[in-house]
Amino acid sequence: MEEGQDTVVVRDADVDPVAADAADDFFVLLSRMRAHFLACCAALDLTSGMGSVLRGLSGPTPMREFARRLGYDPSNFTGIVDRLEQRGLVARRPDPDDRRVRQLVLTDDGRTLRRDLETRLLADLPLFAGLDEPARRTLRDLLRRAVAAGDGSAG
Amino acid sequence: MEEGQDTVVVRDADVDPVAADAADDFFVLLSRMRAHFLACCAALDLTSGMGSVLRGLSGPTPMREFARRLGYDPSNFTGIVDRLEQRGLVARRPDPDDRRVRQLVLTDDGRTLRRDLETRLLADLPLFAGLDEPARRTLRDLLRRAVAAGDGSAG
DNA sequence: TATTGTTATACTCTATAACTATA
DNA sequence: TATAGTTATAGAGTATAACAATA
Repeated sequence: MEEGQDTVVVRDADVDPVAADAADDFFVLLSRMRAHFLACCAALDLTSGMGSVLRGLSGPTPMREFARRLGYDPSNFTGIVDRLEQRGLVARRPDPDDRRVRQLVLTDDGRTLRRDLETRLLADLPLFAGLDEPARRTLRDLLRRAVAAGDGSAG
Repeated sequence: MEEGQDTVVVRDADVDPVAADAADDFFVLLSRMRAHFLACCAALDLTSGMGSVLRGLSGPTPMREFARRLGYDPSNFTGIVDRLEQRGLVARRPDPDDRRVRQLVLTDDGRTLRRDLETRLLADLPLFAGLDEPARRTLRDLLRRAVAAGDGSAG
Protein backbone atom coordinates (compact mmCIF):
# COMPACT_ATOMS: atom_id res chain seq x y z
CA MET A 1 0.00 0.00 0.00
CA GLU A 2 2.12 2.88 -1.19
CA GLU A 3 0.78 6.31 -0.47
CA GLY A 4 1.27 9.55 -2.34
CA GLN A 5 4.27 8.73 -4.53
CA ASP A 6 3.97 12.06 -6.28
CA THR A 7 3.22 14.22 -3.27
CA VAL A 8 6.71 15.54 -2.68
CA VAL A 9 6.86 17.43 0.58
CA VAL A 10 8.08 20.91 -0.11
CA ARG A 11 10.44 22.12 2.56
CA ASP A 12 11.64 25.63 3.14
CA ALA A 13 15.35 26.29 3.03
CA ASP A 14 15.68 27.92 6.44
CA VAL A 15 14.13 25.20 8.62
CA ASP A 16 16.07 22.42 10.34
CA PRO A 17 15.39 19.31 8.24
CA VAL A 18 16.13 16.94 11.14
CA ALA A 19 13.60 18.70 13.36
CA ALA A 20 11.08 18.93 10.53
CA ASP A 21 11.29 15.20 9.74
CA ALA A 22 11.18 14.24 13.41
CA ALA A 23 8.18 16.48 13.99
CA ASP A 24 6.35 15.00 10.99
CA ASP A 25 6.88 11.45 12.18
CA PHE A 26 6.13 12.31 15.78
CA PHE A 27 2.75 13.75 14.79
CA VAL A 28 1.96 10.60 12.82
CA LEU A 29 2.85 8.49 15.85
CA LEU A 30 0.90 10.86 18.06
CA SER A 31 -2.18 10.13 16.01
CA ARG A 32 -1.59 6.36 16.07
CA MET A 33 -0.76 6.22 19.77
CA ARG A 34 -3.82 8.26 20.58
CA ALA A 35 -6.03 5.98 18.50
CA HIS A 36 -4.44 2.92 20.08
CA PHE A 37 -4.97 4.27 23.59
CA LEU A 38 -8.58 5.18 22.82
CA ALA A 39 -9.23 1.68 21.49
CA CYS A 40 -7.72 0.07 24.59
CA CYS A 41 -9.83 2.30 26.83
CA ALA A 42 -12.99 1.70 24.83
CA ALA A 43 -12.48 -2.06 25.10
CA LEU A 44 -12.75 -1.64 28.89
CA ASP A 45 -15.62 0.86 28.63
CA LEU A 46 -13.41 3.76 29.67
CA THR A 47 -13.08 7.22 28.18
CA SER A 48 -9.55 8.42 27.45
CA GLY A 49 -9.70 10.67 30.50
CA MET A 50 -10.70 7.80 32.75
CA GLY A 51 -7.93 5.68 31.24
CA SER A 52 -5.32 8.39 31.80
CA VAL A 53 -6.31 8.83 35.42
CA LEU A 54 -6.35 5.08 36.01
CA ARG A 55 -2.91 4.76 34.43
CA GLY A 56 -1.40 7.67 36.31
CA LEU A 57 -2.75 6.91 39.76
CA SER A 58 -0.54 4.89 42.06
CA GLY A 59 -0.51 6.07 45.65
CA PRO A 60 -2.98 8.45 47.35
CA THR A 61 -2.71 11.82 45.63
CA PRO A 62 -4.49 15.14 46.21
CA MET A 63 -6.85 15.76 43.31
CA ARG A 64 -5.50 19.14 42.31
CA GLU A 65 -1.90 17.99 42.28
CA PHE A 66 -2.86 14.92 40.28
CA ALA A 67 -4.88 16.94 37.77
CA ARG A 68 -1.98 19.32 37.24
CA ARG A 69 0.45 16.43 36.75
CA LEU A 70 -1.77 14.94 34.05
CA GLY A 71 -2.38 18.30 32.41
CA TYR A 72 -6.08 18.44 33.23
CA ASP A 73 -7.98 21.47 34.38
CA PRO A 74 -9.53 20.84 37.82
CA SER A 75 -12.97 21.54 36.38
CA ASN A 76 -12.67 18.59 34.01
CA PHE A 77 -11.05 16.40 36.56
CA THR A 78 -14.09 16.29 38.85
CA GLY A 79 -16.29 14.67 36.22
CA ILE A 80 -13.67 12.11 35.22
CA VAL A 81 -13.16 11.08 38.83
CA ASP A 82 -16.94 11.01 39.34
CA ARG A 83 -17.35 8.38 36.65
CA LEU A 84 -14.40 6.34 37.93
CA GLU A 85 -15.85 6.47 41.43
CA GLN A 86 -19.29 5.40 40.21
CA ARG A 87 -17.61 2.41 38.58
CA GLY A 88 -15.92 1.63 41.89
CA LEU A 89 -12.44 2.00 40.41
CA VAL A 90 -11.21 4.89 42.56
CA ALA A 91 -12.25 6.46 45.86
CA ARG A 92 -12.04 9.96 47.32
CA ARG A 93 -10.54 10.02 50.79
CA PRO A 94 -10.53 12.99 53.17
CA ASP A 95 -7.14 14.42 54.05
CA PRO A 96 -6.87 14.60 57.86
CA ASP A 97 -4.38 17.49 57.70
CA ASP A 98 -6.40 19.73 55.37
CA ARG A 99 -10.12 19.16 55.12
CA ARG A 100 -10.33 20.98 51.79
CA VAL A 101 -8.18 18.30 50.16
CA ARG A 102 -9.37 14.94 48.87
CA GLN A 103 -6.88 12.15 48.35
CA LEU A 104 -7.54 9.95 45.34
CA VAL A 105 -6.87 6.22 45.78
CA LEU A 106 -7.25 3.12 43.61
CA THR A 107 -9.66 0.41 44.73
CA ASP A 108 -8.89 -3.27 44.23
CA ASP A 109 -11.14 -3.28 41.15
CA GLY A 110 -9.29 -0.22 39.93
CA ARG A 111 -5.95 -1.96 40.33
CA THR A 112 -7.22 -4.97 38.40
CA LEU A 113 -8.58 -2.87 35.57
CA ARG A 114 -5.45 -0.75 35.49
CA ARG A 115 -3.35 -3.84 34.92
CA ASP A 116 -5.73 -4.99 32.18
CA LEU A 117 -5.49 -1.61 30.48
CA GLU A 118 -1.71 -1.55 30.75
CA THR A 119 -1.41 -5.04 29.26
CA ARG A 120 -3.58 -4.10 26.29
CA LEU A 121 -1.79 -0.80 25.80
CA LEU A 122 1.72 -2.23 25.77
CA ALA A 123 0.87 -5.36 23.79
CA ASP A 124 1.04 -3.67 20.41
CA LEU A 125 2.51 -0.21 20.89
CA PRO A 126 2.66 1.76 17.60
CA LEU A 127 5.68 3.60 19.01
CA PHE A 128 7.64 0.33 19.01
CA ALA A 129 6.53 -0.98 15.63
CA GLY A 130 9.44 -2.40 13.65
CA LEU A 131 11.99 -1.75 16.41
CA ASP A 132 14.09 -4.50 17.96
CA GLU A 133 14.97 -4.55 21.63
CA PRO A 134 18.15 -2.42 21.47
CA ALA A 135 16.36 0.18 19.35
CA ARG A 136 13.46 0.23 21.82
CA ARG A 137 15.82 0.88 24.70
CA THR A 138 17.53 3.66 22.77
CA LEU A 139 14.19 5.24 21.96
CA ARG A 140 13.09 4.96 25.59
CA ASP A 141 16.31 6.66 26.73
CA LEU A 142 15.94 9.52 24.25
CA LEU A 143 12.32 10.16 25.23
CA ARG A 144 13.34 10.08 28.88
CA ARG A 145 16.01 12.71 28.26
CA ALA A 146 13.61 14.98 26.37
CA VAL A 147 11.01 14.73 29.11
CA ALA A 148 13.56 15.35 31.86
CA ALA A 149 14.97 18.39 30.05
CA GLY A 150 11.47 19.82 29.66
CA ASP A 151 10.72 19.27 33.33
CA GLY A 152 13.46 21.71 34.20
CA SER A 153 12.76 24.55 31.79
CA ALA A 154 9.04 24.54 31.07
CA GLY A 155 6.23 23.02 33.08
CA MET B 1 -2.65 -9.15 45.44
CA GLU B 2 1.13 -9.34 45.62
CA GLU B 3 1.53 -5.71 46.60
CA GLY B 4 0.78 -3.80 49.75
CA GLN B 5 -2.47 -1.86 49.88
CA ASP B 6 -1.32 1.73 50.13
CA THR B 7 2.29 1.35 49.12
CA VAL B 8 3.24 3.07 45.90
CA VAL B 9 2.51 0.45 43.25
CA VAL B 10 3.95 1.90 40.12
CA ARG B 11 4.25 -1.09 37.86
CA ASP B 12 2.86 -4.59 37.50
CA ALA B 13 5.23 -7.51 37.20
CA ASP B 14 4.05 -8.90 33.88
CA VAL B 15 4.32 -5.78 31.73
CA ASP B 16 7.35 -4.86 29.62
CA PRO B 17 9.13 -2.14 31.62
CA VAL B 18 10.84 -0.71 28.55
CA ALA B 19 7.52 -0.30 26.74
CA ALA B 20 5.85 1.05 29.87
CA ASP B 21 8.53 3.68 30.44
CA ALA B 22 8.59 4.66 26.78
CA ALA B 23 4.80 4.93 26.70
CA ASP B 24 4.79 7.10 29.83
CA ASP B 25 7.33 9.51 28.41
CA PHE B 26 5.75 9.51 24.99
CA PHE B 27 2.41 10.56 26.45
CA VAL B 28 4.10 13.37 28.36
CA LEU B 29 5.77 14.55 25.17
CA LEU B 30 2.49 14.12 23.32
CA SER B 31 0.90 16.57 25.71
CA ARG B 32 3.78 19.05 25.41
CA MET B 33 4.03 18.79 21.64
CA ARG B 34 0.30 19.28 21.32
CA ALA B 35 0.41 22.36 23.57
CA HIS B 36 3.39 23.72 21.65
CA PHE B 37 1.65 23.20 18.31
CA LEU B 38 -1.54 24.84 19.60
CA ALA B 39 0.44 27.84 20.84
CA CYS B 40 2.22 28.23 17.49
CA CYS B 41 -1.12 28.03 15.66
CA ALA B 42 -2.80 30.46 18.04
CA ALA B 43 0.01 32.98 17.53
CA LEU B 44 -0.96 33.03 13.84
CA ASP B 45 -4.69 33.02 14.59
CA LEU B 46 -5.09 29.42 13.41
CA THR B 47 -6.92 26.52 15.02
CA SER B 48 -4.98 23.26 15.31
CA GLY B 49 -6.98 21.82 12.44
CA MET B 50 -6.13 24.75 10.20
CA GLY B 51 -2.47 24.45 11.20
CA SER B 52 -2.39 20.73 10.42
CA VAL B 53 -3.90 21.25 7.00
CA LEU B 54 -1.55 24.12 6.24
CA ARG B 55 1.43 22.03 7.32
CA GLY B 56 0.39 18.95 5.39
CA LEU B 57 -0.57 20.59 2.11
CA SER B 58 2.08 20.79 -0.57
CA GLY B 59 0.84 20.02 -4.08
CA PRO B 60 -2.79 20.00 -5.31
CA THR B 61 -4.60 17.22 -3.46
CA PRO B 62 -8.18 15.91 -3.63
CA MET B 63 -9.96 16.84 -0.41
CA ARG B 64 -11.03 13.34 0.55
CA GLU B 65 -7.59 11.85 0.03
CA PHE B 66 -6.02 14.68 1.99
CA ALA B 67 -8.50 14.34 4.85
CA ARG B 68 -7.81 10.61 5.08
CA ARG B 69 -4.05 11.16 5.08
CA LEU B 70 -4.36 13.59 7.98
CA GLY B 71 -6.79 11.37 9.85
CA TYR B 72 -9.73 13.74 9.59
CA ASP B 73 -13.30 12.77 8.88
CA PRO B 74 -14.50 14.45 5.66
CA SER B 75 -17.35 16.10 7.60
CA ASN B 76 -14.88 18.01 9.75
CA PHE B 77 -12.58 18.74 6.89
CA THR B 78 -15.07 20.93 5.04
CA GLY B 79 -15.27 23.44 7.88
CA ILE B 80 -11.51 23.60 8.37
CA VAL B 81 -10.95 24.23 4.67
CA ASP B 82 -13.76 26.80 4.67
CA ARG B 83 -11.97 28.90 7.26
CA LEU B 84 -8.62 28.56 5.49
CA GLU B 85 -10.24 29.60 2.23
CA GLN B 86 -11.93 32.60 3.85
CA ARG B 87 -8.50 33.66 5.07
CA GLY B 88 -7.18 33.31 1.53
CA LEU B 89 -4.63 30.67 2.55
CA VAL B 90 -5.90 27.81 0.39
CA ALA B 91 -8.16 27.48 -2.65
CA ARG B 92 -10.51 24.80 -3.95
CA ARG B 93 -9.84 23.94 -7.57
CA PRO B 94 -12.15 21.88 -9.78
CA ASP B 95 -10.73 18.58 -11.03
CA PRO B 96 -11.17 18.46 -14.83
CA ASP B 97 -11.21 14.65 -14.85
CA ASP B 98 -13.87 14.19 -12.15
CA ARG B 99 -16.20 17.04 -11.43
CA ARG B 100 -17.11 15.65 -8.01
CA VAL B 101 -13.54 16.18 -6.83
CA ARG B 102 -12.02 19.40 -5.57
CA GLN B 103 -8.26 19.82 -5.54
CA LEU B 104 -6.89 21.74 -2.61
CA VAL B 105 -4.00 24.12 -3.29
CA LEU B 106 -1.94 26.58 -1.27
CA THR B 107 -2.10 30.28 -2.17
CA ASP B 108 0.96 32.51 -1.96
CA ASP B 109 -0.29 33.84 1.38
CA GLY B 110 -0.76 30.24 2.49
CA ARG B 111 2.80 29.40 1.58
CA THR B 112 4.10 32.40 3.50
CA LEU B 113 2.08 31.59 6.61
CA ARG B 114 3.04 27.92 6.37
CA ARG B 115 6.71 28.84 6.50
CA ASP B 116 6.05 31.13 9.45
CA LEU B 117 4.22 28.34 11.27
CA GLU B 118 6.98 25.85 10.52
CA THR B 119 9.67 28.20 11.78
CA ARG B 120 7.83 28.77 15.05
CA LEU B 121 7.08 25.08 15.46
CA LEU B 122 10.64 23.87 14.98
CA ALA B 123 12.29 26.71 16.89
CA ASP B 124 11.74 25.17 20.31
CA LEU B 125 10.54 21.61 19.81
CA PRO B 126 9.78 19.86 23.15
CA LEU B 127 10.67 16.57 21.44
CA PHE B 128 14.25 17.77 21.04
CA ALA B 129 14.69 19.35 24.48
CA GLY B 130 18.04 18.45 26.00
CA LEU B 131 19.20 16.44 22.98
CA ASP B 132 22.35 17.25 21.05
CA GLU B 133 22.57 16.89 17.28
CA PRO B 134 23.60 13.20 17.15
CA ALA B 135 20.84 12.28 19.60
CA ARG B 136 18.31 14.23 17.53
CA ARG B 137 19.32 12.34 14.40
CA THR B 138 19.05 9.02 16.21
CA LEU B 139 15.61 9.95 17.52
CA ARG B 140 14.51 11.04 14.05
CA ASP B 141 15.68 7.73 12.59
CA LEU B 142 13.86 5.66 15.23
CA LEU B 143 10.62 7.58 14.75
CA ARG B 144 10.97 7.15 10.99
CA ARG B 145 11.36 3.38 11.40
CA ALA B 146 8.33 3.12 13.69
CA VAL B 147 6.18 5.14 11.29
CA ALA B 148 7.34 3.14 8.27
CA ALA B 149 6.67 -0.17 10.02
CA GLY B 150 3.16 1.00 10.93
CA ASP B 151 2.47 2.05 7.35
CA GLY B 152 2.83 -1.56 6.28
CA SER B 153 0.77 -3.32 8.92
CA ALA B 154 -1.92 -0.84 9.90
CA GLY B 155 -3.21 2.00 7.76
C1' DT C 1 -25.71 2.00 -7.41
C1' DA C 2 -21.37 4.17 -5.57
C1' DT C 3 -18.57 8.21 -4.50
C1' DT C 4 -17.15 13.36 -3.41
C1' DG C 5 -18.09 16.94 -0.82
C1' DT C 6 -21.42 19.14 2.13
C1' DT C 7 -24.82 19.95 5.93
C1' DA C 8 -27.05 18.95 10.27
C1' DT C 9 -26.50 17.10 14.54
C1' DA C 10 -24.85 15.03 18.73
C1' DC C 11 -21.29 13.75 21.83
C1' DT C 12 -16.88 14.40 24.01
C1' DC C 13 -13.05 17.16 25.59
C1' DT C 14 -11.41 21.41 27.39
C1' DA C 15 -11.35 26.06 29.53
C1' DT C 16 -13.46 30.11 32.16
C1' DA C 17 -16.02 31.89 35.84
C1' DA C 18 -18.67 31.61 39.93
C1' DC C 19 -19.70 29.03 44.08
C1' DT C 20 -18.66 26.19 48.87
C1' DA C 21 -15.99 24.98 52.40
C1' DT C 22 -12.10 25.28 54.37
C1' DA C 23 -7.51 27.56 55.56
C1' DT D 1 -7.64 36.91 51.53
C1' DA D 2 -6.26 32.56 49.36
C1' DT D 3 -6.86 27.67 48.15
C1' DA D 4 -9.26 22.75 46.99
C1' DG D 5 -12.86 21.00 44.88
C1' DT D 6 -17.22 21.60 42.53
C1' DT D 7 -20.77 23.37 39.30
C1' DA D 8 -22.50 25.68 35.18
C1' DT D 9 -21.60 26.76 30.81
C1' DA D 10 -19.60 27.73 26.40
C1' DG D 11 -16.22 26.65 22.80
C1' DA D 12 -13.66 23.52 19.86
C1' DG D 13 -12.89 18.73 18.03
C1' DT D 14 -14.85 14.61 16.30
C1' DA D 15 -18.14 11.10 14.49
C1' DT D 16 -22.65 9.54 12.23
C1' DA D 17 -26.35 10.11 9.04
C1' DA D 18 -28.62 12.29 5.27
C1' DC D 19 -28.26 15.04 1.10
C1' DA D 20 -26.92 16.96 -3.88
C1' DA D 21 -24.03 16.49 -7.74
C1' DT D 22 -21.54 13.41 -10.36
C1' DA D 23 -19.67 9.01 -11.76
